This record gives sequence, structure tokens and C-alpha cells, in this order.
Amino acid sequence: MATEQIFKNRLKVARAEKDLSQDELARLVGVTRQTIGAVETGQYCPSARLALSICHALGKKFEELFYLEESK
Amino acid sequence: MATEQIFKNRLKVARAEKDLSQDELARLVGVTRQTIGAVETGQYCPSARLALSICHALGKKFEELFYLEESK
DNA sequence: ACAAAATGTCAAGTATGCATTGCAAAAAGA
DNA sequence: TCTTTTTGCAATGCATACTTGACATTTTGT
Repeated sequence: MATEQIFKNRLKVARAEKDLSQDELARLVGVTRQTIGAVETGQYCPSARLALSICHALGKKFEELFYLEESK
Repeated sequence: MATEQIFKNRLKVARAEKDLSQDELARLVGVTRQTIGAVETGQYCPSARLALSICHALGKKFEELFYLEESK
């Protein structure tokens, strides 16, 4: 196993900038609060569809919110 | 009523621009040929992780390759 | 025309995203 | 402090992404 790619995000900060709660963002994009929370804390990687609508809701480009990081 | 968001992509063209086969792209991003084929023909929406590594492999930004479209 | 490479597709199985419910802790506001 | 809002976390279940293997069809190259 060479280079493992870890999926990360800057959701928490971007959400704070818009002054939105997890629940408010969740309603905007049509998922539950728990789903937003889980994505935010890195519990799992969202679908590209969900990730895209989060981008739209927060007024950010994809690469500003989501990225891959190398792990050792 | 339900303004349904449909997940679409421009993978086929972008892949052709790089002169890569589905199999070559698949190996680059670490999935199977069938998975690339299925994403390309819109059979399903990839994970944000897979979508991102496809972007990297094709040298494109996310929004250049993937987008949401309104349908009725 | 022929062979090889590329693509479409299908079935069955595994992995994981996401919903739902519920409870507890932390933060914010009065 | 007391109360409300927000967030974390866990279990169960359904939906869907992704794998593996296999076969048919189309495209490309000689």
C-alpha cells in the first residue's frame, strides 16, 4: 500500500463564515443534520452530488471545501 | 413540485482530450474500468473522493467535469 | 477482412453513504 | 443560573457506490 489518500474538508469554517448551523445547512441541501455533522467531522466522504450542493449553499468552489491529503 | 437535481458530467470529452481509455483512467484513479464506465454514462454519482481524483487525473477543476442540472 | 483494443452491460456480492431515532454534552443567550 | 440551541455519537436499516467476472458489440489498426 503506497500512498493513501485521505479525504478532508473545510466545512466547519465555511459554514461559520455564513453563520449557518449544521441543521440549517442540512435543510438547504436536503439531508439530515447528522449527515452534515458526519461529513464535517470526517466520518465519511459524501457523494459528489451532496458535496456539490454543499458548495452551492456555501458559495464556494469544490476545491475550496474538499481536498485529498497524503497520509504516511 | 420536486425540482429534481440531476448529477451530470463531461467525463467522456475530457478523457478523450487526454487520450486515455476508460481502463487507463481507472488505473490512474484506482478503480475498475466498469466504475469509470458507469460514472461516465450517468448510471450513478461517484463519491466525492473518486470525483476529485478523476479531476486530478484529467487536470480539470471539479465544476468543469461535474454539475447539477434541473429537471422536472 | 481480420485481430486486437475499447466500450456497454449484466449479475451477484461487499462496502459505505445517508436516514431515523434517541440520548448526552457543550455552547450560547437570557 | 436556567433554558434553549447546537453539536457529538451510536445502533439499526435501506439505498447506492464499487468490485469481480464474464460475455457481446463496437471501434481501431494492419
